[in-house]
Order: sequence, then structure tokens, then C-alpha cells
Amino acid sequence: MKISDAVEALGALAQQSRLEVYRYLVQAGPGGVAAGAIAEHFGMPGATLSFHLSALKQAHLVVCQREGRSLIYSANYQTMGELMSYLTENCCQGGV
Amino acid sequence: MKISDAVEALGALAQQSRLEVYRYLVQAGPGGVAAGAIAEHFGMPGATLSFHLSALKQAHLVVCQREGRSLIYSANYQTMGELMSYLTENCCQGGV
DNA sequence: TTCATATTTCCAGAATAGTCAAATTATATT
DNA sequence: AATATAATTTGACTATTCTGGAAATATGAA
Repeated sequence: MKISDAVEALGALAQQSRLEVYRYLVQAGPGGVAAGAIAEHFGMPGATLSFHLSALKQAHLVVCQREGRSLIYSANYQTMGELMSYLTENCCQGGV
Repeated sequence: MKISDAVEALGALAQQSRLEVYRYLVQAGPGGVAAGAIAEHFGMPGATLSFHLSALKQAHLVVCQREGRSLIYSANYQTMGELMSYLTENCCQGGV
């Protein structure tokens, strides 16, 4: 993971609403949650949620797939794992 | 660590210059580096560096101590450890 | 004291991020 | 086709962040 990717992933998580949404998707598991259901759960306007989801998607922290009229979002554990590795290697004691 | 603390720490690291400065301080080790030396290393105006250091300090990711006319900044590994724990517990598979 | 050095704070401007109603796109149902 | 539902994009606005010169603060040396 390059530093610019780490900055993007960190930035995507560095906002209360987005971190809550990401946690929620992690808890929801691989099945994911439809955008509308996420918006309802957090009482957030659709446009606002969509803005935040696109930041998470841009950082590859979530993926989405269409199912009928719904878009199902789910956490992409791989990117989070890469971010954790980046931080462990570059920002923790004993790092390179 | 509360979610608001996690957001603050993530936000402090979610900027290229700050992430580079933090990495540099981690590499420098417990002895730390004077603000001026950091600014010189990155070719960054003092005021700009000071702004970024205060964000890292606010998030408790760095600490500083005066030594003569210099302020020596060093990485605070404990906060980074707490952030890693937060992410592991809340944002990774198998989390609560 | 006076001068020099190290750093921060103040200030203003430029850039980016966050919010949400309204319009648009995509899909499904009748 | 016409209508309804799910979500995104657009657009306008407000708020926050970033940048760096200039002024202020703090310490040390002559």
C-alpha cells in the first residue's frame, strides 16, 4: 500500500458518520446492507449517505453490488487489512 | 478509546504531510526530533509544520518537551496502539 | 539589557469537505 | 407504456482545513 492510498483510507474513516457506517457494515458481515437500510438505520438523508459511501468506495473500504433496485454495500476486509499492515510497518515501533 | 478519539487520531493521520511527519518521528525513535529539524527535513515553512504538529499533538499521537530553545517532538506509541486496537475490535472481521 | 534563535500564534486567502433538497438515472411492477 | 421505488448526481450553501507571511512568545548568549 502506497502512502497516498493510506491517506485516502485514513481520510475515509476519519469522519464520525463514515466510521459508524463502516463499523455497521463490518458488523453486518459479508451479506452487506442496502443503501436505503443504512440511511434508515442512521436517520440520514439519502444524498448525505451516498456522499459518504462514495468516499468509502473510493478508498476501496467497501464494495457494492446491485440486487434488483437496491445497492448492497459490504465491508472490504482486505483493504482494512492492508491499512493495518501499513500502519504496523510504518507507524509503529520496530517499523522499517 | 471512544469513537470520537478514533476519529481525531484517524483525522490527524489522514493528511500526507502529517502522516509523513509521524512516520519520520517513529523512525527517529524515542529521542525525538526538534521542530526546526523536522521543518528543514521536509522543506516546510515553520508555520505550516507547527499547524500539523498541533493536530498530531491534539490527537495525542505525538508529545513534545522543551530542550533549551528547541521543542523536541516524539511519537507517542501508546495512542497508535490504542487506535490499532480500536480498529481491530470495531472495524475488522470478528469484531464486537 | 540587547541581540539572536526556535517556535508558535495570528491572520487572511485558497482549497476541500459536509449537508441536503431537487433533479436524474436505473430497475421493477402493472 | 406509465408508474413506483432505490439510489446517485447536481447544485448551492456552510463549515472546516490547509497554507504561509508577519507578528508575538520563549529561551539562551553576548
